[in-house]
Amino acid sequence: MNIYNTLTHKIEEFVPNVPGKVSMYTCGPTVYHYAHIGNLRSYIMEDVLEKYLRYDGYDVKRVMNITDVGHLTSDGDTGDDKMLKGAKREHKTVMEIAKFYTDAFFADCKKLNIKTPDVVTPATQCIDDFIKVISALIEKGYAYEAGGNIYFDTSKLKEYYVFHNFNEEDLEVGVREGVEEDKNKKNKADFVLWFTKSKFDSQELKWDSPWGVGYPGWHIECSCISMKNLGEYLDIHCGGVDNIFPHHTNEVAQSEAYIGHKWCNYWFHVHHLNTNSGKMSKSKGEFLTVSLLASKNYNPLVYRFFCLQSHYRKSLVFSYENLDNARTAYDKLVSRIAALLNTKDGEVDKEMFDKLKGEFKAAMDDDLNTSNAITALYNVLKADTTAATKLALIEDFDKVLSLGLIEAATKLSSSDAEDIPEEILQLAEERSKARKAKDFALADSLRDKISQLGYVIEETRQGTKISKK
RNA sequence: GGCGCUAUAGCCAAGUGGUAAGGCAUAGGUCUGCAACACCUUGAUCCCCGGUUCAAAUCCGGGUGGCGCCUCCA
Repeated sequence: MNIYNTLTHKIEEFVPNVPGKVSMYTCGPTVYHYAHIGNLRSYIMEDVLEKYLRYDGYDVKRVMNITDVGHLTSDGDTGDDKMLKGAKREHKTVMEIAKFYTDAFFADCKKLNIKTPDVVTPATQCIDDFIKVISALIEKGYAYEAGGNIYFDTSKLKEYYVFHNFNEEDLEVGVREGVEEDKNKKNKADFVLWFTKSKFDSQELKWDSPWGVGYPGWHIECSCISMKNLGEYLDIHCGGVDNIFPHHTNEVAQSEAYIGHKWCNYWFHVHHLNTNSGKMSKSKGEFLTVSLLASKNYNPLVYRFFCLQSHYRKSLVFSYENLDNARTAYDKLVSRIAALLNTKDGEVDKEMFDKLKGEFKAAMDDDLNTSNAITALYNVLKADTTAATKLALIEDFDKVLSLGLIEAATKLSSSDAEDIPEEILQLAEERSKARKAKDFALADSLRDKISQLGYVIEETRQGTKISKK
C-alpha cells in the first residue's frame, strides 16, 4: 500500500523492516479527562490503518502508552501538570484519576469499534526503563543536569527539527500565552527528561533515581515504551498532527541518540477535527464526548462513519448538521443491507466478489482513502449480483471499516416482536383491521396513538413493522 | 514573523493532464390508502489572475481566503 509519510512529506510505498510484519506505535491519551470526539478521530483512523494492514495480510504488533505522569503544559519546568490539575479538580488522587479516565477512554473506544492495541502500558509502570535510557543519554553526552533537572541537549544533534524546515531564529518563543522560558536550558529547544526540583512540591508520584527523587518528562515515555516492546526498528508511529512538534520531534531526538541509528521509517499523522471556530480542544469551546453524542441519540458508529467519509489528512469540520447528514446516510445504508438479509438469494459469485473487493483495496491502498472505500461499499449495493455476494463483500469490508453494518442490519431486519408490549401489538392489530376495512382515519389515529407510546409503525415491503423509537 | 496543510454543487467529498465519482439534502416520477422504505430522474464558468500545453480542477508563477504548528492538545 501507499501511505503519506510526514518525515519525507511524500506518499510512499509501505515496506516494513521485516517482510510480512509491522511494528506500530501509537501515542495514547493523557488520562486527566475524558477524550473528546476530536481526540477519538485519531484513534479511529489509526484503528482503520491497523485493521487494513491486518486485512492486507500483515502480522501487526501495535503498542500504546497511557500518559499518567509527567505531562506538563510546557516543556520546561514551568507549566502546570495535567494529571495534578485533574486530581485537584475532582478531589481525588492522581492514581484514581488515571484509573478512571483510562477506563473511560477504552469504554469510548469500544463504542466506536476501536480495537485495543496488543500492548497498552501506563508510563508509571516503566520508570526503570526511563532511568536506564536517560542514564545512557547522559553517558553519551546527549543530556545534562541543570537546576536539579536532566535536560536533553538538542545542540548535540546534526538535525533536530526532522519534520520541519524550521530556522530556530525564526521561531517565536512563547507564542502561546502562559509559556515562559525555562532558564535552566542551554538551548531554546532543550527539553526535560527527568525532574527532581520541580516547582510541583505537591507531586504525588515520585521515584528514586540516580539524580534524586523525582519524575519523568513527557517525551521519554513514548520512546522507551516503544523500544521496550517493539525494539530498535519501528515501522509506523502514529499520532495527531499537533504532536509532530515538539513531542514526536523530541522522541526522534532521544531515541536515535540512544540507539545510534534511524528509528522509525513511517510517521502517520491524523489531522484535526475542527468546529466552525477552529480546532476542538479541551481547553476551549464545547467539549464533545462520545457519551454526550449518545445522550443526543447519535449512535457512536455514526460518528465513525462521519470520520471515514473524509480523509485522515484533511481537517474535518464538525457540526450537528454534518453529523445528521452522516446519520441519515448510515441509517439508509443499514436499511439497504437489512433488505439484503431478507432476500438472501443465490451463492457468492467469486468473480464479482474479487472485482468489487479490488475496488475497495485500491481505495485503501491509496493512502487510506476511506472516502473512496465507502464509495466502493455503495458500489457493492448497486452491483448486479446476488445478495449473497453483496453480503459477503460487506462483511469483508467491515473487517476494516468496523461500522457494525451486518449487526445493525440484522437487528433491524429481525422483527423484534417479542420485545414489543402486548398493548402495542393489539393496537397494531386493530390498525391492520381498520386498514383492511379501508377505515384510514381510524388506522391513522391508531398509528398516532402507538407513536405516543413510543413506537413507530411502518409498512415495509416485507409487511408491517413495529419498532421502538 | 517563520513553517506546513488546504480551497471542487446547499452540505460532506473523490478525482493530480483527456473534458467533473459517490453520499446527504432538494425537486419530479414509479410503487403505496397516506406516510416511510426502495428504485428512476434532477444540479458545478472546480477561489482569483497570468503562464505552459492540441488539451489544465489537475502542472508552473503570482494573489486571496480558511486551518494548523512555532514547547497544552489527538
